[in-house]
Amino acid sequence: MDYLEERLPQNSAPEAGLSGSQSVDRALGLLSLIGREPAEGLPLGEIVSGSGLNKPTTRRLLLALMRAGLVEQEPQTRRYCLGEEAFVLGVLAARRHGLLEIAMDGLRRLSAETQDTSFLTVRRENYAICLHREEGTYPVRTHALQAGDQHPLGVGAGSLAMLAALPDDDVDRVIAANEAVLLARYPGFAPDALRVDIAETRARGFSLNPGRLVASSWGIGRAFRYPDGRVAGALSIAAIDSRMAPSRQAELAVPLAREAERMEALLAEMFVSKRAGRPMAAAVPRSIETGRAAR
Amino acid sequence: MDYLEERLPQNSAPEAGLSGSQSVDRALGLLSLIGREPAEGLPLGEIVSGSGLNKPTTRRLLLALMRAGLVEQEPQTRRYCLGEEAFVLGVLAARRHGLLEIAMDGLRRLSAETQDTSFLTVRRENYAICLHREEGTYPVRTHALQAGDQHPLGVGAGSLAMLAALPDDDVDRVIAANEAVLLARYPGFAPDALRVDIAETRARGFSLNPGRLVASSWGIGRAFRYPDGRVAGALSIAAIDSRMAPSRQAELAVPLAREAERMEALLAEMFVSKRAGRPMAAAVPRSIETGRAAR
DNA sequence: TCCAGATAGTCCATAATATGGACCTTATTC
DNA sequence: GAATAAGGTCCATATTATGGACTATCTGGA
Repeated sequence: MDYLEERLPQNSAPEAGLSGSQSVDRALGLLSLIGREPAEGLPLGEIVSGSGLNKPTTRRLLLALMRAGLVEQEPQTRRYCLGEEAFVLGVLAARRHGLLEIAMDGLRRLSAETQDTSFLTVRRENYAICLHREEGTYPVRTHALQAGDQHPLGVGAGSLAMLAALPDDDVDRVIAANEAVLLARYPGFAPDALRVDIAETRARGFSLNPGRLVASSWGIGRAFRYPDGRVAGALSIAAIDSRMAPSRQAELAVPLAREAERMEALLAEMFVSKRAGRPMAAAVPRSIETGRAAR
Repeated sequence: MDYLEERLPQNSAPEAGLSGSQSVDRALGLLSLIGREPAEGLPLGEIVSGSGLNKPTTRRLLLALMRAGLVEQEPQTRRYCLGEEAFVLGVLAARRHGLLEIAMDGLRRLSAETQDTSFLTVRRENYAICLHREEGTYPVRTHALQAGDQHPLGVGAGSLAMLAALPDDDVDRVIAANEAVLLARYPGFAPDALRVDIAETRARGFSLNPGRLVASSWGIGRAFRYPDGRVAGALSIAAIDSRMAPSRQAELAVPLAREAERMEALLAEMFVSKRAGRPMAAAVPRSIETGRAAR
């Protein structure tokens, strides 16, 4: 199937406009595609079918990405994966987009206080990406979620918290976009089930994943927002089911809420110190088969 | 001045080969250029002159980068800076290139033991980039170096340690490439002075920056290598001059060497677990002004 | 309030670039 | 060792990216 279409769907303005940089758009699409398999990398064939491009074009663009160090090709397996330069760029970008740095203290406090593992998750289109996993001290730990892992919005505690924090029409759009993937690869997360989860999350004040992704691995999550109201990310805590009885959920929700509010305060501070207007350029929709945003 | 030429010089194989992806190469060159000003971002004009491209082309490529989220334009100042997506990509790439993650424990130990601030630095072409700064507890701290800061190889303790760890012909090449910048912007780091520093570093076993970048801010550094011998990065410790008398330098050098060796052991482990051949694709030279120059 | 200068951003005919069908090469399987 | 499959490359062609010339917007000075 067509990975990229799956996750960067929208041809909202189909022919709308030629970007004027087809090849760059395509190359960056490949980069994003490769980023989806951070651990293993992807073989050429999968990149070809995943992108919808043909082999020579794909290869040529990959060579360009490799020249820039953003992609590397594992000599043995010939798989393509993110390069060192991508990592360094990320460190540089962290100066402005240092959610992780801002969140680290909070995650440490959460894990220290609760002994369980805590997570920072952000939204990326219709998916949630785990940016950091802060280990707890309790000897039995769940390893259902690692830094770099990606799941559709709604799958997992932090991910669900973010989805529930979106306005209803966004929720509908996201679920519709993910419907195929959810049904095919996430049993237990059918669209209808997600809608129930969202309602419960909103009523309860925090999200709950009762071991639906990995049995016995439960989690609770809470989203936090930028000063302008956009969802910025989510904090979550995971533990084995025996440590997640309803009473403990309520207990854990307190420090979780505290840290989420703290994040919002820190973000507000960041922006106050900088300007008055909109905090960040709004995300521009993108697709590998570009048609620049209508308008 | 022509920034990119300064730092991505080489037309080692001048006409050698048309890349077949001029625009992608150019776009990624812009990305790298913007990465050099992680804090402020760059105005269009500087990107134009810095890249050697013309305005419409630059702008078109920037739009493509913005569509992908790798670059954002600050609405107020209209400056272009690295986008959120660059940050996220970095986190994803950290799975494979997680020098930082590997180094964190060591940095914490160093700062805890010495009470001074410690750093992880990596090489990027002819420059050194500080990836992390781990604060010490001692109340007087130097803030000469922050995560994301970049200086020519040889400028600063970690940076000098890496330069001194290179084979002589690489040293020559790097110093030649940086000569103009060094003379223009780094008084006290003239090529000849650097060569003396390198000799001393090699003799001593660790590098020393006696407050040459920022007065009273001294540092010592030590490089570490990949299993195949390539320089991977450097660890360093910085403090005010009064805490860097020769006797204390020797004292600090011990844990510094220990942690550097530990890094090499960890890197060796990473590769053993993966394959037998070359550890990573060799960096491919790149330049923004592709082929066509002549004429 | 208006103008000068500077910087940001856009248009569009043209030339150069990226495209992709066909082909070659290297591993893996039976 | 022939067959299959995947990785990789060539090159004439048409599509795409280019950049000179133009317009819009902002800044500060009188």
